[in-house]
Amino acid sequence: MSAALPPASIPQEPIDRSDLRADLQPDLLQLGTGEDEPCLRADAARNRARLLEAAAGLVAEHGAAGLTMEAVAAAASVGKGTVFRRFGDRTGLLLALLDHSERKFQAALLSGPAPLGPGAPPVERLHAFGRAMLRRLADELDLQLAAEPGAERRFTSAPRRFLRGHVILLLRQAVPDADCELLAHTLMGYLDPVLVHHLTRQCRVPLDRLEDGWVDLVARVTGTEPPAEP
Amino acid sequence: MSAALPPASIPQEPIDRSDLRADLQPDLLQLGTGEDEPCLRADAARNRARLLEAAAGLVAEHGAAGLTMEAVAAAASVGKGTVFRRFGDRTGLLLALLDHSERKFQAALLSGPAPLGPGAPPVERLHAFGRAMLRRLADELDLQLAAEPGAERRFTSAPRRFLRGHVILLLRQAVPDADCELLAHTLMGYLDPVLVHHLTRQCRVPLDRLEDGWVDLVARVTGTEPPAEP
DNA sequence: AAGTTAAACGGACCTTGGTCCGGATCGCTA
DNA sequence: TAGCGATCCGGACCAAGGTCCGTTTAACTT
Repeated sequence: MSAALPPASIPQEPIDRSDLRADLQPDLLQLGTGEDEPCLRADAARNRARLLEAAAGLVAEHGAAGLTMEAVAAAASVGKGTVFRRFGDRTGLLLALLDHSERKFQAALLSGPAPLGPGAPPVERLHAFGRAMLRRLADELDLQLAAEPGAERRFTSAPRRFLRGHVILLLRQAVPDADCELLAHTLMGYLDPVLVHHLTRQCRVPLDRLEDGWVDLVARVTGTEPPAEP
Repeated sequence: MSAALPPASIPQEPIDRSDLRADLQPDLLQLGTGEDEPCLRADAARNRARLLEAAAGLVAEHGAAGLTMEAVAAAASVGKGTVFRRFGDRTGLLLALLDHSERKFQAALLSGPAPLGPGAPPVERLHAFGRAMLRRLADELDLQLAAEPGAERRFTSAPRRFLRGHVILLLRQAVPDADCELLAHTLMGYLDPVLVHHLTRQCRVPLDRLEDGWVDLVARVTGTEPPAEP
């Protein structure tokens, strides 16, 4: 159905991790690292835990949007520099806060039950993926929004790269002769937390409509018939 | 080809313009306002011009990314408060800098020659639209990037709304029984300056491939055959 | 021409993310 | 347990966007 584009893969800009604490990009694909820190000095690990706890508390209290780094530092009885050394920047801290949910979701994709996990046909998995993403975004929306990286890292943060990679894999199976990298960017754009926030919160679009929109989009992009609606 | 979704339009969040200078959102669709300011006091108009000139100079010198509001104020021999009163915020200033190009593009869409302007079938106009957008982004990329609004306004700035509205109109003609608002968001996502920057600058994807990707995407979304490649 | 008022001005001030480096700590080794 | 180097800590410091409010001035009225 499409022009036979060479599915040459897009060279991912080599992220220079030289100046980042291992902590910040636990693993490019977050696989294998059973737990967090491989080796942190005792005091560092203790402070890290206290910071996360303090941050979680402040988020629960004032909302993720109102979280300031100084407040976190103060609440953890720690210097501001410590927060930044550990998490790099504000986004890094928020990302760490989301890490648990993130890993759970990734696990569901990699080894959970079909159709989200392996075992179902790729198009079906795409449908399930989008629906799951939308629902997950609907919860956590505040946090996801606050964790939105600045323009530079919007497409290079570890979680985003993983999710995009997942979509690329499924698309390669579903539409082998398309430019799956670009198509994946398009699909992921639909699942952008900022867009979902805009539509659901500012425009009052019900989540159901977003899910239907996703299913329809996947059907169009893959050239398949949309599944019958229940 | 798609489930018959009710094309109920998405209620655009009523932008409260109460606290914004008319200047900032010259017109929701930027139609009709022959020139800029309807009524600015003489000194205000003079300062506005000086600020834009100064800003343009600084951008040419240090790049759009390095533009600071204080520098602009100083270069125009004006107080910092004046810059903010006139343009609202940094983004507003950058947007004003892009205003000329923006209007030209809008004019081309509304009354220029086909297929960009009216007269061609909608799918063909969509193809032309994306290609033109991509090329325009490729120039101006620095400015477009610097003018990227914060997360809140990413989908509500006047230029974006106009362009999205244009796409919605074309989609309504091309695929009347689809959820065109959501589809338009998807298509516009492909034309996001930040994405284009990521792909072209960070991943070294050639512009041609992006254009091919757009054409293919439009074909898939509208369920049409991709046009023959020259 | 003087008076009046709404608008514009300017720069001090605040906030917050992010940096820096001298000093304190940890954990290892002898 | 004393010594030592690598690691970590902390808070002063910086930059830059954005706000505030007392003062100035353009433009209209009489």
